[in-house]
Amino acid sequence: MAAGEPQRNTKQRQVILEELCKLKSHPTAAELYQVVREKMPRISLGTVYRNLELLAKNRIIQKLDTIGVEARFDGNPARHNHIRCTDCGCVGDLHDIPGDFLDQRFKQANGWKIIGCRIEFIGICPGCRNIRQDKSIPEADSGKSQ
Amino acid sequence: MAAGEPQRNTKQRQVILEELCKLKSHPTAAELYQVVREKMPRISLGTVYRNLELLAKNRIIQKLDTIGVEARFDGNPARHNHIRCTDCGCVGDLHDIPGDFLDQRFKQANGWKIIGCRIEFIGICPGCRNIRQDKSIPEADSGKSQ
DNA sequence: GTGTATGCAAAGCCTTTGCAGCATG
DNA sequence: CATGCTGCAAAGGCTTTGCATACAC
Repeated sequence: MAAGEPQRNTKQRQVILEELCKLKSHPTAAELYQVVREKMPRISLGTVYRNLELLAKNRIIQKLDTIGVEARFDGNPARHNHIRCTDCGCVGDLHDIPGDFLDQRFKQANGWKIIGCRIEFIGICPGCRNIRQDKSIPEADSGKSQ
Repeated sequence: MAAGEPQRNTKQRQVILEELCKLKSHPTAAELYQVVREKMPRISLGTVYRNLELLAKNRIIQKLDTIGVEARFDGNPARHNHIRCTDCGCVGDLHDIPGDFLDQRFKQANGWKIIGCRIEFIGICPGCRNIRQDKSIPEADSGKSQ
């Protein structure tokens, strides 16, 4: 298959894309597999991986391969930033980052040609904030992740 | 072993830390294992993993677990940003990011409590820039990674 | 009908872990 | 000399891949 445009409009590919776009949770391949199986019980995990990879190559979806250990996928191919919860590991969106936050003086650094950047914010999601509040755990720093 | 301070100063731990600090390449565990084996042929990969994990927990080194697929390690525990080459996958340092680049209005977003962020710059390293120049490949966008 | 995509299962990686023996403090 | 650490090897978890079959075009 390699790169290139998707060749055929298979039912599997449709359902995978459809369910991914419906989800707001930036699921892992395995999570999406579970959801897709409800509509298509005989689909295989390998097919999910193959299609996610292909869709990402064609910029129809986005592969968040630098956030966390398992790859996560986003139905929105537009470049936006993400925030990961240090407590539960879930991933949220952050759209309103100013386009010029990256100062021009970093466009060139140590001989590298900078062509872009991705920010991973680290924080605590609303759900886990509630849990912490219930248990009176401070929010300052979870101690996890670097 | 869990977290906690390192308990004993083993030869293995010394050599692992020493070689990691010598390297500027942010090696993966396997790469560091190769280097360490030259000084200590009978060391096992498991020991390298265990020590890297322990040293990272004690903030003596830094685990770059969000950059790329394999975890990479940095002998410098100070928080600084990294840049990954889209061509060869190598990782470099970026120290001079302004501390206040993160605008205050992002400190709270959608109910999340933001406690930090890590930036992964994407670019082309000096070596690969030369290769591209030799082959007359433009630097605009490699097409890889998102 | 042709060739891509699928389902299934096995294999590939990276990483973690169990265990018995070793060596540090 | 007690026990944390090591080496070894096996297992775990995620992802990729080989192969025969099915299906989109």
